[in-house]
Amino acid sequence: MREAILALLAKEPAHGYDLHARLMRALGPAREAMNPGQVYVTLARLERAGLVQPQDVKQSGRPDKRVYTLTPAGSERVSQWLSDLSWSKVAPVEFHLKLIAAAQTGLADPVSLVDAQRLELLRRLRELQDLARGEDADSEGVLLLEGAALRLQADIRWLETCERWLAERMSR
Amino acid sequence: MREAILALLAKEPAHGYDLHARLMRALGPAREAMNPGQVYVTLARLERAGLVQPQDVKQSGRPDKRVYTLTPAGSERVSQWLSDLSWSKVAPVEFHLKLIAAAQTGLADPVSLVDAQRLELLRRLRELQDLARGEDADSEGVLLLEGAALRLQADIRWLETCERWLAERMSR
DNA sequence: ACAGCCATGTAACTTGTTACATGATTTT
DNA sequence: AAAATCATGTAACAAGTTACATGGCTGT
Repeated sequence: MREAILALLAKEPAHGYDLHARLMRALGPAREAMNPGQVYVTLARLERAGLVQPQDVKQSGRPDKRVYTLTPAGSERVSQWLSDLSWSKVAPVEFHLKLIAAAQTGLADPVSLVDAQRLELLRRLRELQDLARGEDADSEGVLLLEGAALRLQADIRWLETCERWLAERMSR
Repeated sequence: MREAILALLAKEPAHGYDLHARLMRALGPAREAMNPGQVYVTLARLERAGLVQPQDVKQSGRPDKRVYTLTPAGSERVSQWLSDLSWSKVAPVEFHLKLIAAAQTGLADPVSLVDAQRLELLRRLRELQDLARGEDADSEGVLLLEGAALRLQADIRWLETCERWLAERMSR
């Protein structure tokens, strides 16, 4: 969120309402319910950190708005962010823990667990593909959707690995 | 973290130090630096939430320990967690935002961005494969490593999609 | 008159994260 | 005598999340 807002402000100064709308667009159909309040929370925190500066702008015919601009420190932060090669953790840790817990406690059947999860991921994949069909073929949204779809496919293949792993483990 | 600890306690009661050690093992080589302090923070919060119950155990020859057991509410929570099919967000949102920011602001060259990132992900993939070679072939760790590797490969393929997308966009 | 968009926020809570503090016992 | 292992925590801050509150203007 922090970075997303700084990135949008790097293009041009903007106020909260506008940022919220643009974020929804930038995240395309992948946007999970975004609470508008959070934009303002984040802006206030960025201001406290000295990365953005607000300026009240009077408007006639509509409510006044508060336009935020990047400070030099803010621009610096954006540049750093762009050159940062870190990549969010990619291991499917949570399901892995579930699988182990199920196998060790008997609270659930691990095979059914994998099975149910695979059906769910296949459902999501279809959902993504439907969304993609509804998008402008060359909007930014499609690119992100493609990234999500590739990951989902990888996860589905991994679930098949999990199944093989369980089968082998049971046969011993 | 919350769920991970509950899951471990579902197998058997344990104290913080032990949970920390087991977590490191369960996460295998994918464990990022885990601060032991966090286990205790989380346990205290779980206790406040009524999901676990501590009991002090005296030991001779070593420090006393505080053994935590799941309460009925805690067991219930674990069962819910196991049957929950949610899957953490899979879209590579952050890089997508970077790409857009770079393309729109000129603060960085988007093509170099993609290129540098791909090299980095390839490096990580090799790293994972090295780790896998060092693991017991049928330990749980290998399974998780495989999941991480599959996702990384998906991301690398996505970066190639990004490159094609940029190329097309520039030719217009 | 009322729905819907424009516009902004706050209070309260949950999590994650880190740095630091403490001390006993066992092995070298 | 020192280092490693066993064992537990706190204080403080950063960040995400949500529910709620406010109000003006525009079009029907």
